[in-house]
Amino acid sequence: MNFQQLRSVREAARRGFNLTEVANTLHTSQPGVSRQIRELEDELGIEIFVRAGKRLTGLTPPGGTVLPIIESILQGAGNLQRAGREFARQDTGTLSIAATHSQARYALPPAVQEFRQRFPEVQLRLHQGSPRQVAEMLLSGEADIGIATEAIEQYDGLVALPCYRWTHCVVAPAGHPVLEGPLTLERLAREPLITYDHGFTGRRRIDAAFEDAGLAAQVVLAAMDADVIKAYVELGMGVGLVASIAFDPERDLALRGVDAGALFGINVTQLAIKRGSFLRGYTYAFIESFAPGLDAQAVDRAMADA
Amino acid sequence: MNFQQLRSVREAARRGFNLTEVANTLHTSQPGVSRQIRELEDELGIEIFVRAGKRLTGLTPPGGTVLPIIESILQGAGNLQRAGREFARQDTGTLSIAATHSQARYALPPAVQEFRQRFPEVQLRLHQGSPRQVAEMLLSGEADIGIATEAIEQYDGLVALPCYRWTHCVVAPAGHPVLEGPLTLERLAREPLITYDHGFTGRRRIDAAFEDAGLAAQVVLAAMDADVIKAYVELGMGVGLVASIAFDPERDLALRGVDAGALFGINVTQLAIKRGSFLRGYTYAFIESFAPGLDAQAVDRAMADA
DNA sequence: TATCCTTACGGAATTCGTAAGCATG
DNA sequence: CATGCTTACGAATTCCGTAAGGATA
Repeated sequence: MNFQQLRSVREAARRGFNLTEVANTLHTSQPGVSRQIRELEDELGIEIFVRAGKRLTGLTPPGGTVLPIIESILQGAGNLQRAGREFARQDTGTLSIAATHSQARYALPPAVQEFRQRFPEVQLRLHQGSPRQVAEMLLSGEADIGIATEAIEQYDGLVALPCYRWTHCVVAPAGHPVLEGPLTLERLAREPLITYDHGFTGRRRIDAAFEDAGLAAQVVLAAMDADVIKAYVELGMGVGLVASIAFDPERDLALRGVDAGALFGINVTQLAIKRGSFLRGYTYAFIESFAPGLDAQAVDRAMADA
Repeated sequence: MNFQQLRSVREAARRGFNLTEVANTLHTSQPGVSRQIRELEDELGIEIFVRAGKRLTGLTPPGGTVLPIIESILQGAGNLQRAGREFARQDTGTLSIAATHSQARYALPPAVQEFRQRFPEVQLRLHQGSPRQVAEMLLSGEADIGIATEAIEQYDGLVALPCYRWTHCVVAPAGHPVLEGPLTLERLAREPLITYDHGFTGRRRIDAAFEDAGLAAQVVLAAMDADVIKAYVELGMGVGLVASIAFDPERDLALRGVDAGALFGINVTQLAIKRGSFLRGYTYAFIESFAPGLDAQAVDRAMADA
């Protein structure tokens, strides 16, 4: 048993059982991969993959139980190397953050700036994606830290840490009638609305609020980020619902915003890491800077109790 | 990075940093081990071991953080092979049980007998030891299942499952005065007592009971197992306190027993496994047979929530 | 027929054990 | 001076990539 065999199996499962592709990602030859997998299967005495003729098409039942074990071993190997680097070169390395648009655009910049100043030798990578993509990037090891409001708590393999609370706000062009008089769900239901897509930035809460009130909101445009929403609100297409952090009176001069926390409730942005990861010292530092309530100890504790 | 390197490091830490000894247990040459360790240290860029001149004497701080990671990787490797065997040859393999004397002698026999009948192809190994030794054998992977009443819940790396409850009983030669009249702590404190050693079979509860009552018991002989205790009780050295399961009226003809659960409380025998172990099908079967209240699902659940 | 996996083969790199060297208690 | 780790070296093994073969959509 060796690590190359395990990597081959894991990558084969990830890349849809295409060994040619696996060979490319592992920077080796395709027959090599084929052999690695066969050798491991021989040693374990089981077939991991279903073969239709000469093609791999899926996991066998033994393969299904064995694959998570393989992934945990390889996670350990990754942890080992990270731990090595931690001691060898304290303040150099890479920090890979996956975040949704809202977070990347509005919440992260201060923490990122502070981090770059404090750890100039650490290469910072920021990946943007949907909440699900953020979660997948964590699980695959592509990202060290994930930040999102949605979806992230549902993954067993991740540890979610609450960072900060935020509310939505209603934005409309200056002088728009919705800005006058009390803000209610009934009032909003009469306007064409522009807000986030399903699965993004608290859209769930917005839908739930209208549904609970027995109202049908008319969402005329669903976008993945606040900048798009604000642009169409400026064009007069409707009233916008965005995260409060995304509205800046000094920048969005043509718009006016009204907090709508009372209508749509409070959202909690989560910072997530993969369970069982070894975290670099600077990773803890970033977490502390982004979510001042969290410290290394709190992170470790959250990771410890599954 | 390869498994032989990791094994060398783990074994070096276990065997008191004596590489010659490590080489023997790993069935390889001593220079080989030396090289494996150096190579891993080079690759990780850290020193794992403290070297006094040419001798290894301890773990460095990096070594301290790296060693648990290495152990988790190797546990994964063990799980992988066990999973392989599980599918390759369903009902063959080895089941290694570590138990204290009380358990091995009085509680295990029926389950062992049933197991041997049902899985004749599985080689059963029974190791006897103190509760701490039982725990250590589980942690080191020498044993798959551990059974004891004491100590086992205190290990973080183990999952303890309550199996059954039992009480102590007082044993004395037939006709002994302690057998007449009500049984109280005061009465017992007036007798020379023979019972278990510290750390064995509920001795803690016995001490606690006397202490809570403000009494000083005279333990004239502390043994590690009930057979020794009973032998000296038969010789008239004193009154015995043993686990009820260890007293059999049909076999111990010269003795009489009186339950003392009211005096010393109820003990719970724990079955323990190492956290994160892959368990063979027959291992689950043994657990179910030994503790009919437990099934595979219950075991998995207990292991899942840390 | 194009894609994709397996088998075959030969050169290169790695691995490992023996023997010798050296430091320490 | 006995124990224990390191270095040196050569043989054996293993590893891996190229090239050819065969099966499937």
